[in-house]
This record gives sequence, C-alpha cells and structure tokens, in this order.
Amino acid sequence: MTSTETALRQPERVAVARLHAMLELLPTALDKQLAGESLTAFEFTLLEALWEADGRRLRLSALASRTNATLPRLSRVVTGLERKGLVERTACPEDGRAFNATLTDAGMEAFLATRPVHADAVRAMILDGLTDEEIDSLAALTLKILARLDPDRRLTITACLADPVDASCPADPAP
Amino acid sequence: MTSTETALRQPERVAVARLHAMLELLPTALDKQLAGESLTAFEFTLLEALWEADGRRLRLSALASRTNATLPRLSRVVTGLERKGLVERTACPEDGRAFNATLTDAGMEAFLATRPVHADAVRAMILDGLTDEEIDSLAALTLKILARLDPDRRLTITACLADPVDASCPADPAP
DNA sequence: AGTCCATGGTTGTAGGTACAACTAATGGCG
DNA sequence: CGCCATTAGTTGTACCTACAACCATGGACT
Repeated sequence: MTSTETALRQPERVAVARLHAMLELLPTALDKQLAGESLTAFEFTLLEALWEADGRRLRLSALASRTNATLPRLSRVVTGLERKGLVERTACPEDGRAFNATLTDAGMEAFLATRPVHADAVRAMILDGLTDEEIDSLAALTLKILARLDPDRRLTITACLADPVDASCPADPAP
Repeated sequence: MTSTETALRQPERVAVARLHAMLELLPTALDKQLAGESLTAFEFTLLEALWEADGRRLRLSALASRTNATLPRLSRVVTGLERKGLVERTACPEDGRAFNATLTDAGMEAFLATRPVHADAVRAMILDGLTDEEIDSLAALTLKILARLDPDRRLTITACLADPVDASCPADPAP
C-alpha cells in the first residue's frame, strides 16, 4: 500500500512547492508584524479565541482544539500569558481536573490593541493581493485540505473552520 | 497610515482562520509522515534541491534561498546531514568565502528512498482531495500570496515558484 | 598597497514546540 | 465501596529555529 511509485505531475509539483514555500514564510512573517505588540501570532489567536468565547473563558483543552495546538504547548503559552497578566487560570467547578483560561481586563485591552495591527498584517500579506472570488476560493481549498488533515474532525469545530453550511459562510457546492 | 480601523469581513475571516489552521497543522503532519525515514520534511526539501541542482551541488546561500530558509538555519541542518553522511561541504574554488553542499551517494540513495514516501504523504494530505482545476487554483493563489510575502523577489527564484510563464523546472548554472 | 563596505558562513543564546512520562481527578462497573 | 481505564493538565527532555554578534573573504575605490 506504500509507494505509489508514480511521481507527482508538474502542476502538482508547482502547487506543492509554492504551498511549501508559503508554509515556511508566512508564520514567521506574521510573527514579525506582531512583534511590536510583544505578542506572538499564536498568543493573539489564543486571546482571540477567549474573546469570542462565552464569558471570555474556555477550558484549556477546548482552547487547544480551537487553536490547533497540542495541550502541552497550550499549557505553557497560557502560563506565559498568565505571567503577563493577560489571562487567568481558574479551576473548573464541574470538573476537578479541568481549568478555565479567563481573559483578564488587561488581556482584553491587549487583544483590542493588537487586533487592528493583526488585521492590517493579514491584509498586507494575504488578502490585499486577492479578489473576493479568490478569497472565497482560498477558503474552499483550505477547508478541503483541512478535512483530509483532520479526519477525526476533532479539531475543526470553530465556526470559521466548519463546513460552509452555516449562513455566515459563503455557499459553495457541497461535495 | 497604520490601523485601517476596519474589521475583516466575514469571508475574509473564514479564509484567514482556515489558512491559519492549515499553517499550524500541515508542517507537523508532513514531518510525522517522514519520521520513518529519519528525515525531516525540511531535510528532504534540501536533498531535493541538491538532487535537482547541476552537479548535485549548490552553494549554501543558494540552497538557503531555494528552501526559503535563513542561512544560520541552513548551516546547522547541513551540518546535521553531513554527520549522517548524506551531504558534503566542499570549499568553493572561485570564492574563498563560499561553500558548496554536495549530495553524496548515500544522500542520493536516501533521497530516492524517501521520495515516494514524501509523494504519498503529499498526495494523501493535500492533492487527493482536490480536482486538477483546484490544484491549479491553489498554485495560482499561493503564487499571489508569495509575491506579497517576498516583495524583494529574492527568494522565489526557483522554477516551481516563478511566474507561470515558464513551464519546466530547469536547473540553473552551478557555482 | 590600504581602507571600507558588502557578502558568505558560523556560532552563542534564547525561546518555542513535540513527545513521552507523570500526577490527579472522573466515571464506570463489579 | 473499590478497582481500573480514561481524561485534563503539567513537566522533563530534546530538538529546531530565529536573531544577533562574529570572523573571514572579496571587491571597489584611492
């Protein structure tokens, strides 16, 4: 079942090479744009997830799922944000094992201050070069790839990642 | 001229969120598929670049450009591959500062052994879910994003990354 | 030749991430 | 009740990468 023995065709090679290049360049580029706010892109994503969450708090495991991070990684990042006073760990009443990460007021403030910077960076590096149709196309393509990456469908529960069924997302032909 | 003050629109948010998720998941997923060959995805990319190069060798800085890596990073990875016997550092005759990384026979062998594994992984995680048109679309989108990421155009010189004008992936003059 | 600057690479250091091993609490089931 | 498998999180360890500082060479210009 291994080794299809067939080499990739040229258009495939091109797409993969470019995708790979983007994978290599985009994350560090994004991080650099946010460096001025003393937040990493991942930390921002984390604050964003909490901001959108009910009661501005989320269980660590839920937060890990939403941000596509492993639990160890999330644990340490939350520790870091806690040290900066942007987040608080509070025990979960219903489950003695679980903890909630709660956005503090300072965390809210930091998030709101960083949001426009992040939005501008994303526009400058990704969106501004694309037409509306291309943006939709990008959303559709990434969804398809994500579906294969995460067959368990455990991770992609966030609204923006879900299937295009829900109203807020642009419709496209269902597979 | 900072802070556009305008929030991202919903389709933009969706595309960016999915792209971000992919950025988080794809690299580690690819690495895991290649773990059995005791090569990282980046090391494979590096061997691939050397394989395609004229005389199976490339100057370190050229190699860094092709693989979208910083020079320090490349230097260490080459050291690692050298230790494994897959690559050799040889001084460049024309330029006393420069070094060539040369693919050894063992390196060729390792590359050829890993190539089908890598191809299968790429197919399984990316290509198999997409139609030919979508693959072309992906290539076009990533090209547009790369163009904005690398305005200096220093990095994206590789044939597969260049503008869609040229069809083939020719080698270019060795050092 | 001599000076200055740019280029090619290497290494010190710091920070981030994955994996595995670990603790602790939950929930089922006899 | 008491045992066992599962789940939530934390931490030890190892690796990787970025940035900055560094050394050496090449090239231009006087």
